[in-house]
Amino acid sequence: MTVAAALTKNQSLVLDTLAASQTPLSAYAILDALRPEGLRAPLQVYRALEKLQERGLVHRIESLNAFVACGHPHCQETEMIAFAICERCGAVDEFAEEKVVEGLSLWAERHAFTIQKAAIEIRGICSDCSRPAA
Amino acid sequence: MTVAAALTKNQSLVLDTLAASQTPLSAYAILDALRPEGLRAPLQVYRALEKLQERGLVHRIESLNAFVACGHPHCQETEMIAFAICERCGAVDEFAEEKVVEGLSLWAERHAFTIQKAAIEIRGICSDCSRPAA
DNA sequence: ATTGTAATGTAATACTATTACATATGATCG
DNA sequence: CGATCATATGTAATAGTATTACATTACAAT
Repeated sequence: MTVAAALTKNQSLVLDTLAASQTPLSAYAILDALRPEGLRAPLQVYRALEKLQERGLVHRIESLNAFVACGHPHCQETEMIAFAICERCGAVDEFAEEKVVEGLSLWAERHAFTIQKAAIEIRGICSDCSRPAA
Repeated sequence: MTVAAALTKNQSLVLDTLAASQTPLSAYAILDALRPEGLRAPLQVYRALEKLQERGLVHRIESLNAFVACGHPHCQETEMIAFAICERCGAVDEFAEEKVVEGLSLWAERHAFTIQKAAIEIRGICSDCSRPAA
């Protein structure tokens, strides 16, 4: 019975940086944020991101070339997570919608396509940003 | 009553290049393919791609940073198109699955999120590539 | 102690996209 | 016709994103 290995120093730094951000961060934005902590090269960030993604602790937003800390604890299990990205404030909302998953799975089944992973990203204006100013 | 303007020279070159390809092409791959025709700078390709995307003649695959010619004639109307990308052969299959659209629309409605566009991309192994060799 | 594996550090380079500025082309209208 | 306006083009420079290659370190398991 093995326990998930602890995060390494760089992995923790990167995850903490993402978790503290209200919006997705690019790898280079993360790097800049962590220069004071001693990080110097893009690869240090990319490597940490890769491990964090493997664990489901971080997601990549394909349409932004950026990364977010996972909001939910269950992302190790559930694949096919979707993201709603606000064009105005940059906030990202992560969600799993059964119907979407079913629809994609159905198509895949019918076409004998084996799904390995998915990127489902909707972009638009979030509720906060479309509300009339207070 | 206006008729859609004809494609310009660069737009035609780019669209033809994409249409002739079995797989998505990066902007720079397109550029390289079109150097013999006189194209020299990335911007020439990016500008053509932009116009072609506006018309729904070309789609961008976010998870590949690459572009494909639209397979269907109806893409001007339908938003929320999905792509199945084979990791083995690189082929891209474009489809619209009602259930997926419904699922995303539903979530958006419930969360007062106004969808402007979507990127729906599944990656895996296509039927051709998972079939036992002939 | 040694060996094997994962993580790290660093430099260089490759790949993707945009900004800024100059020029040309073509339609429209006085 | 010539002035004007919008669109398309050409070119250079630069910004932003990601990977390859190689050297080193840390540490667990024999």
